[in-house]
Amino acid sequence: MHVFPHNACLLPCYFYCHDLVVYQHHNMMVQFILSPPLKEGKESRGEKENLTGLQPLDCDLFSLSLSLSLSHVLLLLIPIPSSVLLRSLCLPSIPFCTFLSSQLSRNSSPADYSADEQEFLLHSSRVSPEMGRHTCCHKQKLRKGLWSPEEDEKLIKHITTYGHVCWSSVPKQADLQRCGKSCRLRWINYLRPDLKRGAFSDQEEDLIIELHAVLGNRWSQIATRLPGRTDNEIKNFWNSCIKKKLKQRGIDPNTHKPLAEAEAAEDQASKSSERTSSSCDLKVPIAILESTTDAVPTSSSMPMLDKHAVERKASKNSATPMKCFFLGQFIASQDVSSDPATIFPLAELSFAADCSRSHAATAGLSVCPNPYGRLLEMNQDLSCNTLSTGFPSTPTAVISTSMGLRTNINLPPYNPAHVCAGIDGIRYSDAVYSSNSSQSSISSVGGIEMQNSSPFFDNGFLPWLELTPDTDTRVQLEGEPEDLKWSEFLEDGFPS
DNA sequence: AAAGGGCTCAACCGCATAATT
DNA sequence: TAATTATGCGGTTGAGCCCTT
Repeated sequence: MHVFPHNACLLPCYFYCHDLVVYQHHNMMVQFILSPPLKEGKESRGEKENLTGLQPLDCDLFSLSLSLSLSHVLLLLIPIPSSVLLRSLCLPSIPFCTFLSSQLSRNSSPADYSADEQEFLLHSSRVSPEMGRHTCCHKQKLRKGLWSPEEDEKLIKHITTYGHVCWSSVPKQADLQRCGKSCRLRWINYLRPDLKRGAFSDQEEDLIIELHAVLGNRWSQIATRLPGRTDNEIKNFWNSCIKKKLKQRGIDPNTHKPLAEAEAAEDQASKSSERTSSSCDLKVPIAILESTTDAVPTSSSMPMLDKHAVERKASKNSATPMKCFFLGQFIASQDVSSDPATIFPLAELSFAADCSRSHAATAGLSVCPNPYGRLLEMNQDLSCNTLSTGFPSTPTAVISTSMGLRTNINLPPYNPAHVCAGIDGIRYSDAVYSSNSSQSSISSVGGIEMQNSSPFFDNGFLPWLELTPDTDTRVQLEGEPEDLKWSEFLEDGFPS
């Protein structure tokens, strides 16, 4: 095992970065965590001078050992295989990344370091005099436009070697005349190794349409459900292809309603806004507006319209589909007599869980009328392997068992407030209920597929799944949804 | 073959939000 | 608490390609 140079020491280093220093040396990642921040001064400098002769402990792969616990400095040594890079270790956002290059060069032979490492150390050690301030985004003569193969190569080499702890420092370290933002974009949209190349499949297309109906133009959210695809790619695909196709099918791509109805609704909206603006002193009673919007005919053949009817009821000026959706959900939750499954074509969301578990296998699937019917078949075609990687934005553990169960578990576990709340919560909870089907079936919910051929869930492995979501939802929804940020809905669901 | 228009897609821009001081 | 900076996201742009005339 390669170890950190034995005689490396920490003095006399000036830690402009107050809390964390990271360095990767061959197969060793070393974190220096300063706690509390060292302050410059005679005393602290003197203390630092005592921090010599640090030596790494031998420890197992991925185990994390505390080799020293001095008054101010903790040294963590994490041996990692050479193939594992910093970026793979899910490091938290680090405000600053540097290492004690001067000390390394003083205490170990420069020959110990490759040219790349020396370069990295050189750049890393250039500490801005302002704490935590980065200089890379200052207006410089930065290149714009298409990336050259040389630039790509530099960026790939840098990222695969050192990871991207801080994008703003990447250009400098990689010797690129680009801003960090540009580097990030280039990596995410083009250079990332896990990107899927080539045309979108029909399945992907349908999934995008379905997700767009729920999420609207939240491309990054949609992209998380399509492994290997970027938000930019999906956005371009939507604007260039799908929009056109939907229009050809007579569906308004913005509202996902039939074009005729979308136009009618638009006319109605413009008329009512005219009325409102022309008589701004006259406050139109909400009830009247509601009855007006409710008068718009809905089609039983297009249950999506029912959803929008609810949306209109909830919000006359629907800002976003997502907002409408939740408001609609809120309204529906207040009305115990309504059957939510008939309100939302995406019945799999939340209220499918309201169905008895004996029906859960079909709730959200065959029971759910879907204007994009092909999706149902599609979901059955998608592999679990693919989907299990589709939620990088949330802490997700993938459990794979020999029993054929493979599912996503949203972490942290058991928070009743998260059940049936927000898109993710809804999806997961429903997926689970579907999985409780008495049949050994494939359930597909909002792009999630679970192959359940085991009694895994029945054994209480995921206890939070036993909640009765309809009740919980109702309780939680009695708050003020409008006071919440929609991103919070998406991420955390309804607060308790 | 050349011109023009449409399409695709990589990249940029501006804004919102989070993090930090 | 305000100011500053980084990051992420969605809208937009524009270069290059392709197809049609």
